[in-house]
Amino acid sequence: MNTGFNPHISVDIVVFGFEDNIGLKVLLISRDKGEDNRSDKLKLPGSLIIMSERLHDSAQRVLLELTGIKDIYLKQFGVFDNPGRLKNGEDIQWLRDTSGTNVERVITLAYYSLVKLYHYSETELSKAYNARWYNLNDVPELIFDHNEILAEGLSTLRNEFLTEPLSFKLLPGKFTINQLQHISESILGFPLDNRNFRKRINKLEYIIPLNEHQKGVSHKPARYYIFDSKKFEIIKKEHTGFII
Amino acid sequence: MNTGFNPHISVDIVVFGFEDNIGLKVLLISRDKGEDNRSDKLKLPGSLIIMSERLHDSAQRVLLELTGIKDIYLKQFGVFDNPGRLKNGEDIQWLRDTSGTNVERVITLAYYSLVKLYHYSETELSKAYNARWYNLNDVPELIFDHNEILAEGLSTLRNEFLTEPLSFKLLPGKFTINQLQHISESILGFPLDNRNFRKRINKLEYIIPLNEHQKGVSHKPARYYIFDSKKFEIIKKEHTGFII
DNA sequence: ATACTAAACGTATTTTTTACGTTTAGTACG
DNA sequence: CGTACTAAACGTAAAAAATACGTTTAGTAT
Repeated sequence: MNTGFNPHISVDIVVFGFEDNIGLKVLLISRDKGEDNRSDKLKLPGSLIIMSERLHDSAQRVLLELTGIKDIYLKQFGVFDNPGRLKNGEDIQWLRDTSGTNVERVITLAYYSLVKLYHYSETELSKAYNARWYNLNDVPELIFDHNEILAEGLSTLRNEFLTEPLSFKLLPGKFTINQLQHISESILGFPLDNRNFRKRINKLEYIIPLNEHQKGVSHKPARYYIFDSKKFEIIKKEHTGFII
Repeated sequence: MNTGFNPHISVDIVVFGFEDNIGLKVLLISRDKGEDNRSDKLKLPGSLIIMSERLHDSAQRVLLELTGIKDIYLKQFGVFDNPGRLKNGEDIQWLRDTSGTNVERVITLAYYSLVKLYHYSETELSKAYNARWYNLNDVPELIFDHNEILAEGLSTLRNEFLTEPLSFKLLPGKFTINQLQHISESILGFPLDNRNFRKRINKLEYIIPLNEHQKGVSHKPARYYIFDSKKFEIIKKEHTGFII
């Protein structure tokens, strides 16, 4: 069994987090190790896969190494296979150097990931690669086709958000209805009516109100809710949508 | 530029067709060339990619070579990467022999495809590989993990069918409302009320009634309709669904 | 005690979805 | 030529879901 890198296949991960009152954030790392090398080009977390490694494991490995993030939601959403995608000569040379592999053409399997951002404050993220959270509007030019991958990841997130209960992967276990609304708004990109939103949520049997409220806030304290994933799965099986 | 096969990456395609009064069919080929070698194992159309080839092009190439099918709808839906997926020793040997490549681990990019079946009657399909349409219920054991790929392709089709106008890729340009309903039913797997179905369809501005009817049928002749894809795209942009 | 803040709530209207049975336009055949 | 047959075409009432919209409440701060 060969344990070197596979010179043809990589994974890249678009890691999303959500910060209340700010919105969606994405995790980027510096291409090069080094203390404050902030002039370095930025990239998505990713790596060539190891020869016998599964793609999902490879993505987990990368996230663990580069960010300490473990056991998180990962969804494969695309393949980027343009033979010219490693265009920039300098970028290619970097990849050859860091992988120790004579890379020519690499296809990458793209994943997106949702994490509870408050678990991974910057101080805990790997200093070695200057992993940092960026607002979606503040993302600079990235190496290779990583801007494109990020854009498609966002677009996939927006689509899958419409049919999958993804909010809860970004929120703490206990959350308020307004937090849920803010996530929905920032992913969808338009505002929602609060009264109707509450009604909608209250009808969902898998979002369960607790007898527990915010403390120490200088306004009426909000009730906390939890998401019951088992109930969701059961209910999901009973329904079948139909559009065309 | 290397034009040999990439020993790590392949494509496989689940080609669906629809036959009225029968249902969905899938295109399978014999593993080995040869006249009536019907005892051969069956497989999905697929191939290792050529070194510098794009995945989509590779899928098109395979379909053209094996079936004469050209310029069709192809949607990438998954990656199959289990290092043990080429389990059977005999199957691996076959792959090594036919590709002339010392294959060890291959990940495959899976596509599904929708074709107007009546365009590709069996006589036109490549005899060399015994390409044949199979009812979904009659699919035998296939090589490698191709049964699994087929199952996931079907599941993807069912999901995407709910939000994309896929029926029209399986139907002739001019179709009747009942044909449309039959496709819907056979993909969804449950019956629909004809009156409500008609109402629903008649409300869709991108499904356009013609002043043209069936001829020579021994019952009230049905009106033909066409799908206006441009109108569909315009209307799609104006709407945004929202579920959770 | 008063001011401030975000949370929580209800009703009327419109739109969409569902359930359900009869008539119609043609061909086949005696 | 008329009767039988077949699938196509159609409409209405009831139920459910989605929308629009303004006021009261529970706490903290001063």
